[in-house]
Amino acid sequence: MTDFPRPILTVDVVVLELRDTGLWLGTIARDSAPFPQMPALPGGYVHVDTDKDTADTARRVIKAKAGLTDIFCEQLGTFSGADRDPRGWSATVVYYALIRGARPKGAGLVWVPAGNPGVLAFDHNELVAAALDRLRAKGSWSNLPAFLLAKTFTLAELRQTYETILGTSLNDSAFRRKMEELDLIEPVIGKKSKSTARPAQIYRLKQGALRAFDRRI
Amino acid sequence: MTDFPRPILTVDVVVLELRDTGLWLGTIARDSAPFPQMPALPGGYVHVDTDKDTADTARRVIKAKAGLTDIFCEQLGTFSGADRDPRGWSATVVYYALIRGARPKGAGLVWVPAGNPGVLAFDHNELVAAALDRLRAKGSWSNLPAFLLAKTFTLAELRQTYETILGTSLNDSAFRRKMEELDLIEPVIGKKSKSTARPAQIYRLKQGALRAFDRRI
DNA sequence: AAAATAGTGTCTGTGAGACAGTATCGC
DNA sequence: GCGATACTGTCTCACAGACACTATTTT
Repeated sequence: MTDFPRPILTVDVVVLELRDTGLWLGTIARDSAPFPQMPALPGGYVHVDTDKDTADTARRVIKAKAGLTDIFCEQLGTFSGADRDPRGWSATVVYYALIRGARPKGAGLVWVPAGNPGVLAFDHNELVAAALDRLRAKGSWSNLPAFLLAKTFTLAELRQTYETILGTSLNDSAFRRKMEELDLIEPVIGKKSKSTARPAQIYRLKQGALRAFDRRI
Repeated sequence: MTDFPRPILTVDVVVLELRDTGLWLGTIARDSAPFPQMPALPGGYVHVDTDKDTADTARRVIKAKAGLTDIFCEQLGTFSGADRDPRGWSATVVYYALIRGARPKGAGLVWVPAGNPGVLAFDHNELVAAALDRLRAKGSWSNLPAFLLAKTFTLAELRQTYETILGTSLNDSAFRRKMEELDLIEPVIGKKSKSTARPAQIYRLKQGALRAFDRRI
């Protein structure tokens, strides 16, 4: 059973938040070796006595290090190898989390631009790049971008979020037609945005869960 | 560093092969506890002294248990928890592998229908279901189905493979147009299939790698 | 009224599906 | 020639992009 030395198993979380200035990444300065003082992804060891699974570990880490609960959090993949951690052969199960709306004040994270986060500890730059790739891919065939917005939003906000993630501009009327057809969102009756011009209808996701769009080859 | 007890870390591989009768799954009978004699996915512990990473572990396992090398193998995800292995809190990094063409004779795998594999050890039924989901999803926006065929194939074979994976029928002329447009395959000049009717042009993938198709929202 | 943003109507080009028609093989 | 499968041409319909137009607010 335990004939083999067990590798280190950790969980790391790529925490992403959308602002007017693009996607931002939540980092935390390491307080001990290896890579002391360097910014790193929030993460930690699995606590086998309290964590139900690695998703549970990810949620615990996000709550402990950023004070955040009830956010979108999905497994990205596992990165492993002899060299990625100087302490020895290690594997880290990576999750990515999306922050809805404004980030909480006083949270213990240092925010850096996700596309240009500077040098991070371990192989964490690679993990962030993989998370952004996943986000872009999934943005084009799911309602994932909606999880970067508050629970309610206008169609313009939703379209701008898709545009930020996909890196392209989308035709407004085609986007409205598509959203209508996909049956993903519903208007919050009577609710309108306040703005300097005509107020916009406010919408919310019909289902809280991530939903993929059908694709044909 | 090692303040926390390390969970068990294993690698399991969902080996899939396409035949006329659909997708088949390669299993292996367990020779020891837990779940002795039960069919299970080929898998094993990470060997930290020889495995470069978990993908390396997966390749080693496939070679050792099925005698197969140089096949498509991609990470599916990591499944973890206190209850999935009676020996204790464990995590398994799951890969799925696609066998090209006819399976090797004498390989040490027992083949069962992938969609109805019977009861497998551990949570392996769940892992297989997740792999089939991934296959279906990825089949609709990548050249993944081609990796279930031999290196060379006819357009009809390729279309039938897509149809098997997607569970739908595809329009023949639209499929040809699409393949032409996607620039994924190239004819092997002068090579024709032999059949009872008009021979078909033989094709191969232009690039050996998995390629995703562009998709707009 | 002007400016600004929200939302609608409609034209058009592209591409997928359908399917008839043509090509090339074995018998 | 006939049957069978491979491949091509073309019609049509659906849908995405473009964009003009209308609607509703603030100043």
